[in-house]
Amino acid sequence: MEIQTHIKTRDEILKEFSDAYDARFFKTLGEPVRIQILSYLMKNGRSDIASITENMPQDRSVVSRHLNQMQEVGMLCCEKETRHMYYSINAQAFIDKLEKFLTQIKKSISVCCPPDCCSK
Amino acid sequence: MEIQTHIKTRDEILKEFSDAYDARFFKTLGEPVRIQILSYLMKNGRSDIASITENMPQDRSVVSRHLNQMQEVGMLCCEKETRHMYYSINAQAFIDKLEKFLTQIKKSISVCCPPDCCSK
DNA sequence: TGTAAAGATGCACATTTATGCATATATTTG
DNA sequence: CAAATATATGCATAAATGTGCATCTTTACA
Repeated sequence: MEIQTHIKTRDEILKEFSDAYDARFFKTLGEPVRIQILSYLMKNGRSDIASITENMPQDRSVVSRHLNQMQEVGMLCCEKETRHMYYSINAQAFIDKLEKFLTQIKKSISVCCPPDCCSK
Repeated sequence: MEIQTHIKTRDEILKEFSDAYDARFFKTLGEPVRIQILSYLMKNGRSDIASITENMPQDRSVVSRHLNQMQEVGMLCCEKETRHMYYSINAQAFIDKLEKFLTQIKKSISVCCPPDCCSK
């Protein structure tokens, strides 16, 4: 059994970085309204759209769309129960995505960056 | 000397989460063009605007603006040398910002979320 | 000293995105 | 079965953002 079969090249490491990057995920994180929704779910747990909307100035349809997007990028999960749509934080997927990106950033910076980079 | 002066309330933890969140930082991360710039700097290290622009379809002025924004949110640092503006990755600040956010997310989810949240 | 090069910035324009209203669908309840 | 409730979706609009061109400033160089 080999100890090491392959040492990664710079390009491979940079490719892994690109692969860990999900533009839509970060775009979703970049909107304060969606962070407000996230905070609400952190505080109140699994909730339906009407409850979440009560604490926000936006229209119900707007919140519905935000929640849908957050679910699509893996931040939330949802379950339909009769006529209610319940959303909750998909903690595992959410944290995994951030951690993987962070890991790749660290690898890329330490392996790929010449010493003069990141000097200051 | 006290072992523990204060146990944090839910609201305090959620506030720390909000404080660790920087919308502009994540918006900046959400644009693929800027990630391309980041990749270039990872591969080539400290570079001036002209060099970075050579590998991109965008106009020099556009790249200049992206770089400026990336510096403003703490991802890059820059140094003017004669007529060249050199940018490099601000590894420490960049990683710190991501790590602090991740830490707060984890705390908020574990302390604030009722068990039914994040169930699936 | 005049010309070229590097970058910053004002401006216009195109694309994306957030928003709200009206309406459609599905489900509950009287 | 009719009315009410919860959500989804088409559509129009407003705001934000990315882009490129023209131009200005600063610095290098012949």
